[in-house]
Amino acid sequence: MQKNSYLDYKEIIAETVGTVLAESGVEKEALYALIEYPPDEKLGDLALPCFQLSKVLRKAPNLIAEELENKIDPAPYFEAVKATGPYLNFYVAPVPLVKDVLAKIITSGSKYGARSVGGGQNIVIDFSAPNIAKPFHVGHLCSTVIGNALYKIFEFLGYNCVGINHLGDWGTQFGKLITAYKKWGSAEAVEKGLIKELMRLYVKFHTEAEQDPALEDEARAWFRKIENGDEEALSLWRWFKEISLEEFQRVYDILEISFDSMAGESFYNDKIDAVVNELKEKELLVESDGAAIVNLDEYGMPPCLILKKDGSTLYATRDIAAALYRKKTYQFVKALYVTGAAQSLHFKQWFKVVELMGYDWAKELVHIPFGLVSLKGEKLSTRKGRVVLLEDLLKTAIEKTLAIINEKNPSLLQKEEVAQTVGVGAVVFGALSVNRIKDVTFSWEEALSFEGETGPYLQYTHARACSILRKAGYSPDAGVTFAPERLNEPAALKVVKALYLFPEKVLSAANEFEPSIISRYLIELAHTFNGFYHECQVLVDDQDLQQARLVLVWAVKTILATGLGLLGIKAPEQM
RNA sequence: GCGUCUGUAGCUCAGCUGGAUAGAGCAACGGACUUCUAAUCCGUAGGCCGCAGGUUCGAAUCCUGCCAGACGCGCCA
Repeated sequence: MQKNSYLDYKEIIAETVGTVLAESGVEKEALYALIEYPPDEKLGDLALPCFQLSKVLRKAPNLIAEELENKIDPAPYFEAVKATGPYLNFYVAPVPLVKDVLAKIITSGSKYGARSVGGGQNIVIDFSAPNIAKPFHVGHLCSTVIGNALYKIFEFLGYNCVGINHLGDWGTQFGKLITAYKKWGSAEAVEKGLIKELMRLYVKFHTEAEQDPALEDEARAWFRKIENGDEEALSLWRWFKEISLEEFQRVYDILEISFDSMAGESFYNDKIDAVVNELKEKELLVESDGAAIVNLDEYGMPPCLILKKDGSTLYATRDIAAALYRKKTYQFVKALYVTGAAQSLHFKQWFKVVELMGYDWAKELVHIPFGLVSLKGEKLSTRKGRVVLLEDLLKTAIEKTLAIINEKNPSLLQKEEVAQTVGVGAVVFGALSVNRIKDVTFSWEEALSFEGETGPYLQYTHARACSILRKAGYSPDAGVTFAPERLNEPAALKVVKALYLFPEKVLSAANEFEPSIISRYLIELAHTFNGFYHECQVLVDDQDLQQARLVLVWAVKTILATGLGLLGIKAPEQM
């Protein structure tokens, strides 16, 4: 059982019930895992189903529940313990709950929910990884924001994260691009059109190549030149890369996402031979149709391709080289790869190869897959020019937000800044609000929706809370003491119970590599708070009541900001 | 053909390490702004949880089969 510094009712219940049942050999850990939250508040706040205990205790579950009800003293954490059929229901005593949770949030501030379980160990997170010379489109959004959120979440839990942008800056596509540039491009056009011009050339290459397959050979020849260090080819490659990076950087600046390393694929060029040699030495390489492979029949997988017929490398080779390099450089306890679910087999294969090489840290490699983004049911395709640029989406979202502000809150100061925060927040939250694995069909309408379960909803709730605090001139330094018993309305208690869940939700989000757990939680928290907001006036004459409510509002504001922060979203004070 | 993932309200999704009466948002309809920001809140309506078996005291959740969709399966990444 993980002891932590946060109030943990499951632990309290496991402890007390465990003590009662000590002689029957029921483990406290097992009890902890059984405890659940009842579906209806009438059934209490926590419940212990006794079905499974009945096997060990050789007694009917409802009898067990009854006996436990009689043997357990609910005080001080519960006001009642009641057997309801086969369930033992626990009713939380409000005052200790309110006091403990709010006091802890006040004293920890933005650190509430944080832990030190990571112990400063390194976690490498490989995310975003757009391809050079291709536009940064909505398909890259998931990897970018999921990776960023996991980065923040693990840092929050005491790990030291290393964010790596494994740029797609090597490969045959550069040969294609140079071919197209030579035939249909010019320096002026590229200087002027930048990545959009590169994209035009790339698309043109593919349409022309359908008629004239010889172009493909030309492209391969140009890529070979890059690999052989031909100066003209290399300088074009560097130029294209520079242009792309500048464009990517603009998007990262808008998203306020940064990386600790921009080592892309080309970075590993000089590290691949050693890997191939090692695979040979360990007798893992087998020749097959002229290519060098690692056979994985035994593990029910197709073989992992290491070298092509012509001796050149493939992306599995590169990934293995990168993993070895990262292990040596960062001593990670986990390496996360945030890429599309389509690559699941690829990762399974080369993870296995690393294991077969004798590295036990292969088990620390984790693929974090996410679903496919499509456009009107059709795949995104750079080649066909069917994409939505991320920058366009973000800019549209910001413009729309500005229009809403001008309509609803025209006197707001720093409109542009707020519009940016909210517009970007809407897009980012949209990508983080559903389970990673779900495929999504991009729709402008949905991406630009600001009502209901959206980022702006959370930001709006936060801004409202800030507004109350501002009017009251409240800050926690002004007074941390408050009367917990005054927060006795159901609406207020619901909010406190929602706040209580935050640390637990952050932990699950990390364990499951699933930021959407935090997204959904924040929606729930905001919803309970908005209910409270409508029902209970905070600024009232009764000073004790007002003080208690202000503490609650401050706590909600803090958790909303912290939670949004973990998702990589900012929370404006006004909007 | 083989493999992986997905299938829950009209739409988008929670719930899936088995537990009590399957929950939200959007859209629809009806209500709440002289009161801390209505980007809000409250209410109504909406369900063979893809289908069929099985395991179990108990299945949306686990197992098997089938159906539908997405993705993957050696020289792209």
